[in-house]
Amino acid sequence: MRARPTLEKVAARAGVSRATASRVVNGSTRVAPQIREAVTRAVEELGYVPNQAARSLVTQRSDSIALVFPEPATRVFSDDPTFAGIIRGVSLELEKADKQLVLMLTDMAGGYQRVERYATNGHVDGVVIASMHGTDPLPGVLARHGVPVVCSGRPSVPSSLPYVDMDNVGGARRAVRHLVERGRRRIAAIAGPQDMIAGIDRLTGYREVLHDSDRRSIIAVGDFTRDSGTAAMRQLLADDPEIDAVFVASDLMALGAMHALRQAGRRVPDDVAVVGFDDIPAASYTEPPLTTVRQPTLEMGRRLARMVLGQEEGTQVVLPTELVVRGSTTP
Amino acid sequence: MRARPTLEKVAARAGVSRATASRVVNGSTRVAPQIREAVTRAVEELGYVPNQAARSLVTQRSDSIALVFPEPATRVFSDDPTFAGIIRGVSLELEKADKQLVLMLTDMAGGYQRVERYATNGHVDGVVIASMHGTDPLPGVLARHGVPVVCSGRPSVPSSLPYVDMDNVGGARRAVRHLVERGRRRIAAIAGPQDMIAGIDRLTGYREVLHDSDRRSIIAVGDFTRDSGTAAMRQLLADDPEIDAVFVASDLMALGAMHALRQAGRRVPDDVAVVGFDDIPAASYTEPPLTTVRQPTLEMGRRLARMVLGQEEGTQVVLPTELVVRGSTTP
DNA sequence: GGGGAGCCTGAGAGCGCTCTCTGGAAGAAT
DNA sequence: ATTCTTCCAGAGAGCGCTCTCAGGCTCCCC
Repeated sequence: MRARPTLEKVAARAGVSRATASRVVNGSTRVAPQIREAVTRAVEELGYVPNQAARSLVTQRSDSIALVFPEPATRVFSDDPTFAGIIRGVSLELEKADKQLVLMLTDMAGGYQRVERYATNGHVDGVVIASMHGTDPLPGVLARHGVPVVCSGRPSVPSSLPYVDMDNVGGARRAVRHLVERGRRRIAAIAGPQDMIAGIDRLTGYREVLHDSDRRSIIAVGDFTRDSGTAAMRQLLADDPEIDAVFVASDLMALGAMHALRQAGRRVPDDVAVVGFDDIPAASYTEPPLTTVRQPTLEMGRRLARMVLGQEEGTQVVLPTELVVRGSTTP
Repeated sequence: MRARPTLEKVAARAGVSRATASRVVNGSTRVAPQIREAVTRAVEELGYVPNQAARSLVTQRSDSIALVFPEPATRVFSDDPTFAGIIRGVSLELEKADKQLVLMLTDMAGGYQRVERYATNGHVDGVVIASMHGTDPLPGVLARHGVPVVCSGRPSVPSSLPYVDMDNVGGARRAVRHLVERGRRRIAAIAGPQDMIAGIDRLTGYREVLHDSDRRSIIAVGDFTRDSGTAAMRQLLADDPEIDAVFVASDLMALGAMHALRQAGRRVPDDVAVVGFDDIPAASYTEPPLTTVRQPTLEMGRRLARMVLGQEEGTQVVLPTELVVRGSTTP
């Protein structure tokens, strides 16, 4: 492990001052060509890489961005590819901008203060919050401290904070409209938690289409887990045995619902059609494969990153979702 | 956005020198109690948090650890909870040590140089590599530069590099022995890629048990994806219709295999028993639920972190795996 | 009572870098 | 020829912190 060369060394080798070497390294145009070249050569010969700490100290920038996942979210990490997509998207975009990605998985309790302190003290140039709960106080706190913040998901209370959201309402509408178009009469819904914007919006989409098509809504609420989907489906069947379709606000719950249907002796899609939401990998492995709504998670990550870097125009972005039709709604 | 207080401010408020304030902040014991308390109070009143850049500049430490995922791995990110577990484990342990987690998703091409430069230039105090390929050159390069490195998974070429591995051989043996104990006679295997240590070891375990129980092995090779599992199962059935059990080197492939079995009209477990490996969430959702081998991914992450921080004794750790018996092997 | 020994505290030197400010050279304008 | 402008390089201050070193104090022992 040889000692790392400093800018001083580079300057000496190139026969210029440290200031000039710095100018070249940072790409200033106001340097004579031959001097620029001499410095560039010295940099390469010495294998010089700027010391980030020293640079941060004077520029007050850290060249890194925090990506914050509330702990509850990380628990479903493994089940939910949304997060993986976001991480990849953010990573891709940060890499392009030569920024570092600092990942913070926090519990709501102590972790939040840690994030807050860390972020408000200039350790990062911005924060991307992958919070699914719209009432999260963290974004507001950070914004008040002047830290650039972007949220994934629209806050449930209207605010001026920048966010990137999926078109949950639109996706739900398309899904339910699909069921209507397939000739289903009695379309139930298994909703997600109503304290999450995704849960609320998806239910809204369902309600709107049902209202437009003069159908009565029949709803059970789950918490996005598979088991809650099973329970909700059982309840729906008990409430109304005539159900011939169900819109489920998450694929995981949809898997549970299909399980309940199978146990109840209903065939999918013949007796009951099922639509999910998320397009998790498992959705294409079920029998029959699950019709669902795909979300552009990678794109979401990219936009989040670009917004927090200030490269994006708008501050409130809604990305389109897409219906993926599979066997659970078509014979 | 108020200006952040500096150590100087804290010292002034506490009526001591900057050096003493620093000592208190860094927990030196050689400070008089009342002075310590005065400084502590000043720190709290001012909401002081040390400037990491300034600290790094003089200590030559960064207090952050890089977690590197080769890009191919991140593609299966969403399917494979192994990575989620590792991330969580690493995060947990780093948080405890007050270190930051810098996540780097890299492609083999340009990304590697980026990681190498970044890590060899003191930006991080250590690197955890979640590489699944044992022949990865990165660990060796970093180690040669004096950067602490730990790999997840044993390198396929023997080396002195520290690693944390799962007991793949042991897990496979237990799985296959379970099939033997259930009275299965003709036990096939769907192996993973033979350029990955996990693929190799799991096959080894299968071979050992089959050899010990005087059975003939019958093997097809997949690439850990679901589709490859389907294809492999079809081939196995074609090769030997008498198969009454199959050990599959990954759950994803096992899902594919079960799909193929169903299509071929074989009942699981009555006609053919199936054991997978990994215990992904979907494994408990199949019908019947999949018997599989669980890996302590969270623990793996923790150990990786502690090893790279130098908190761990051993340098080559193998964690135990556990057979989870479900319906795919028992009626 | 004098001299060590021991323990705290403060002064100050940098860590490596950026950035302002100054100076000097060269070219343009008078 | 003189002054003004323009442009580029260097000097130097400091970002906020840690850590060595030295000084001063107290306490103990002879």
